[in-house]
Amino acid sequence: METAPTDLTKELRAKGYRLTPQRQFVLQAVATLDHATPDAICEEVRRTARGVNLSTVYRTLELLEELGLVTHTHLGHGAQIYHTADQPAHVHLVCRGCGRILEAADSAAEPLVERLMEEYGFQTDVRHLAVFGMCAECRERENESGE
Amino acid sequence: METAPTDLTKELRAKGYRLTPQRQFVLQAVATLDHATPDAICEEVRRTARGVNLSTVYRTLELLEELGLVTHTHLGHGAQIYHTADQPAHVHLVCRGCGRILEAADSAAEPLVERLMEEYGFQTDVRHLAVFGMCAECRERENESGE
DNA sequence: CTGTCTGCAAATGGTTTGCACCATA
DNA sequence: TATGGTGCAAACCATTTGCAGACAG
Repeated sequence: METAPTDLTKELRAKGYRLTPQRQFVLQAVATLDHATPDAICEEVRRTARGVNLSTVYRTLELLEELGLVTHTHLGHGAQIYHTADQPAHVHLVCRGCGRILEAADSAAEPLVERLMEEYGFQTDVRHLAVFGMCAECRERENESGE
Repeated sequence: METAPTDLTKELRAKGYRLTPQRQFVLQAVATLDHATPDAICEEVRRTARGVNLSTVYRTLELLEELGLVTHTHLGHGAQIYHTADQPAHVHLVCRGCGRILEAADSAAEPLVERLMEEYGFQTDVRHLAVFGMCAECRERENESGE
């Protein structure tokens, strides 16, 4: 609802871009899926509407990011995922055991963010933060079976 | 000096692997360069010795990581960098302005690590942590010129 | 000698680009 | 109708893999 079509239209017009069905569908797919890779977004759009090209998805995501309507995060190897910009910021936890992606409140990163700013003058982009490690379930499983 | 050849030899023998010049060179290049991509490591080895194949570098890095002699970090898009495992753990700060990689003491991440463990049971791998944002210099430059 | 490693070249997977056609404004 | 946008196919880049020959043990 925050990203109503009107929003998209306005943002686009403001910069001289055009409103196209593909752009609406991609934005909608990002919102629906959350944490989606460009590929997944492409498939989602194809289920809903009847077709978009992967390269259009890439180009559109780049555009939407420029407009500030979506953000992306890099998750190791070849995975970048997209979210709509209107959800609360959060940190991504990537489990190297099961590969799942968990979300943590961005408040967990606050002390880190502050420290980096104070000590290094570095301004952290929390939305882009991916933390690698092992989730609770996987650690449990490992303790049982393995050593 | 911590990763003396003897070390490598022992680790390898212990698991039935062989000691080859390539493996020695790659490990040495990782130590020399620090923060190096597989490609850079390959070039470094080529300067020193007279040739290794990129695929051998990849295979060797994987092996060295299995042996616990090196670790790697993913740095957005297509960049993974390697360090020797014997240096103090640190957090990588990637500046989206100048692209440089800064290092922060891993203590900066301690509160985050603790929070994630307490609240989510998630065990963080600090060595693998990359934080994206804007470094002090780039922020300054941006303030001067742009708005 | 035997089985592991390496080099090479081809395959792969994700992402980008050039170009002709299409559709929004 | 004039551009900007899209689809398609080819180009790219980093990484992986299959295979035959090379070398450590």
